[in-house]
Amino acid sequence: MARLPVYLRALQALQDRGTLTVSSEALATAAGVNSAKLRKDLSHLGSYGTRGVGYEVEYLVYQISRELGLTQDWAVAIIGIGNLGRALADYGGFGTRGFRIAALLDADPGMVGQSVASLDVRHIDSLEEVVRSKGVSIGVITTPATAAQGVATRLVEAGVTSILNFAPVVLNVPEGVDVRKVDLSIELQILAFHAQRRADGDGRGAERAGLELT
Amino acid sequence: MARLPVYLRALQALQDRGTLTVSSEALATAAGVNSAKLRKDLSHLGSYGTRGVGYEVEYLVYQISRELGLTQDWAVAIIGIGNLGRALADYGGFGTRGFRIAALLDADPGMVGQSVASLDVRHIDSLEEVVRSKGVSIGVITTPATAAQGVATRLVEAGVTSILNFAPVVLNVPEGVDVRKVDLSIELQILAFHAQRRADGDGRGAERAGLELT
DNA sequence: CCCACTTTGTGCGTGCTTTCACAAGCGCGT
DNA sequence: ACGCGCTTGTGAAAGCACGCACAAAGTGGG
Repeated sequence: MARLPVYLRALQALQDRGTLTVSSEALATAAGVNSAKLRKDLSHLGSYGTRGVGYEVEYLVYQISRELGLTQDWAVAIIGIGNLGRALADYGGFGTRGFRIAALLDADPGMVGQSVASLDVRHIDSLEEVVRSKGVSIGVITTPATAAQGVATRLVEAGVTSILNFAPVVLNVPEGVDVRKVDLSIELQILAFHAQRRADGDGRGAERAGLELT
Repeated sequence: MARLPVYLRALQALQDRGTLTVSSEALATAAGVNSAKLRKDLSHLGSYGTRGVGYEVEYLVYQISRELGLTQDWAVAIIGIGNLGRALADYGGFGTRGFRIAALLDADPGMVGQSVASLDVRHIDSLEEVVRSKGVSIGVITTPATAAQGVATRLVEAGVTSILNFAPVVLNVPEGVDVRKVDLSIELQILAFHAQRRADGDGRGAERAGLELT
């Protein structure tokens, strides 16, 4: 489930605060979901709480980490060291959660050799070699839209089956390859859409429904 | 619907290529969805295509832009000018789509006054004044997790009802305020989860099911 | 004018997700 | 030992999204 990471983060926050057990109700509030849904999610992954008490925080953290595969560490390559790529490379939040930035790649020769977040930027031509030698299993694409599909294809051919795509294009990949997309302007557009709906509802609803009279 | 922006982008790509009409089948492929779903989405927003021909690209672009509220322009404030905030400020893709970065705010006095993407960074204390004077309607939070809730509350009190949150916390906001969350490590965790499931299925499935024999 | 072909719009079945509601289980105080 | 209050786990209902498949509607050629 896509909600497990959210639960995990909420649990880790509780753990930092020294909480030992938590009820589904409290955890659900912290994670922003319905408590029945949370219980079903947890029961579905086989974890057990204790009736009348709740869930043991530490045990649950371990179980979810295990289910998510965070007990192993994943080598991540970032392709496209522009502003966004650099921001991701510098972001410290990955290392603590089982992810290790293993390589930075870029097509610009002027970029190659520079050091970003204590890693040398290497040329995109060495993608296949880097993936092999560093054991990269997740590729993060932060290139311009035009380059993204080419990079994705090369990643897949090099054996990478998990891709996180920040470029604003729909990637075409063979079955069995998992692509997740993060698109900043799409998020803004969805916000604008809802904001407009709210504005329309607040007094101009008739206009949208075609019922304006005056 | 959350898919309209994807359709819009695909349509704009077609428009750039000079295409005049497009069938639901072709557009659906470009957008990576089922053609029936696309037709239902479009019919649901009232747009009309022509049977036997398809949809007129230009008309559809206009209709979707209108539905998404992109015919007006939205003033966006970015709060937290770290690596990510700077990357977003520098990213040019917003202006062309109805969004205008109107203000940059940060709590660090050393940051205030610096110029990023030809905008002066202002101190967070002037948030309320900036929101008012610039007519900010969307707030983007790229602060550390600890500061995010405080910023969100202040944004809401200043009248902002749309928030895009990059900080890894669940924001608590009053009803009527729309929060969207983008969390990079959650995306990676979901990828890792699926990657592990794939790996387990490929030959070690029995282990997970508790059926290991040897 | 008519017919064959193309493409939209949508009714309907299916399966998943969410939520309610409650029985079963656990701890604690007496 | 017993009962009361709290919390989990889950059956069942409701709601929703997806996709098939087909009728309706338009185009173009003969």
